Amino acid sequence: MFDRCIYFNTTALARQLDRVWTAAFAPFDLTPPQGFMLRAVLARPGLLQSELADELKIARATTTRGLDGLEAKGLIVRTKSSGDKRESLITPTAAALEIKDALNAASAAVTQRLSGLFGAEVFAGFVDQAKAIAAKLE
Amino acid sequence: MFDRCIYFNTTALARQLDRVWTAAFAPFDLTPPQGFMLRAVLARPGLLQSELADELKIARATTTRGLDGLEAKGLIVRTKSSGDKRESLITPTAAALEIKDALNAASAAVTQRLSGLFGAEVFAGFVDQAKAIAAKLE
DNA sequence: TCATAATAGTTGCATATCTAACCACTGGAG
DNA sequence: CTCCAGTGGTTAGATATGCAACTATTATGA
Repeated sequence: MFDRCIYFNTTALARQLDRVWTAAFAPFDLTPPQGFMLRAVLARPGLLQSELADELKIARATTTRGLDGLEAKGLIVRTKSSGDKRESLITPTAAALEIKDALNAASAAVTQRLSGLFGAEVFAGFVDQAKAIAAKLE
Repeated sequence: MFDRCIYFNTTALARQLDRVWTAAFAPFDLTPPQGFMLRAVLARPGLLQSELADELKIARATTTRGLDGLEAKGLIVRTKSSGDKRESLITPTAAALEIKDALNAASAAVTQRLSGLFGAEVFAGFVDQAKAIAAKLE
């Protein structure tokens, strides 16, 4: 019915991809948003919370809640910046470091599988276009 | 950081598109999911609730909640099927019919604008690919 | 015919997301 | 130095979404 609508088809695809990554991250007891947030923290320990929000392209408020969840699971810690007392530095805990490689591998495996399913070129082209369109909308 | 990830880039794009359609539907006091649900009901009055869920590619439970909202706004009515008493037929109210054309036009205008922004071919190609990828994931 | 399986819709619970409003702190402009 | 604007983070309130479990109804099959 909304065959030609970018909104409809993109959000529908996003929901389906969410299911795929939900399965991939289930062994770690992490939802996709939690998994990606943790991966970002693991990739760049010591990030400011606002930088994390930028990196993940989510609102600052959403970052607060996401980190609350990871903190409750003992996967990250917030440290008040010694300089600017408003800022929080986010660092992964030992428990997070332990699953780092497996988590990244799980995500890479899904990417690999989908890339094969659609054809590597089509897959990469689609992702590039999604990025390009998002950039133009900013 | 997740430059090559279809999950990350698709969900991020979906959030941005949500903002665009939020603005487009704001004059009607409808959110994007509400607007699309109403458009589906307007396009095919008398649809069963489960058919509506399929059409919109959302869970039945989500359809229930969405229709609750539209019903509260006086835009749709549920009628128990005379045959199978489990079923509900969804029909738009007169108030909904009044905004039908303007609502469709508002969405078409956004589509038009974005299509121009990215180039009509790129735009259509992207939407087709999103649909094709979603179909393969089913 | 009657027990059981399947289906339509709802409800409960959990998560993610946003905007707006707020607090605490920082940094300039007078 | 002081006030005021800006910034980092949090909180409040709203919406959307899913899965799982439930109710009511219908269909099947022994």
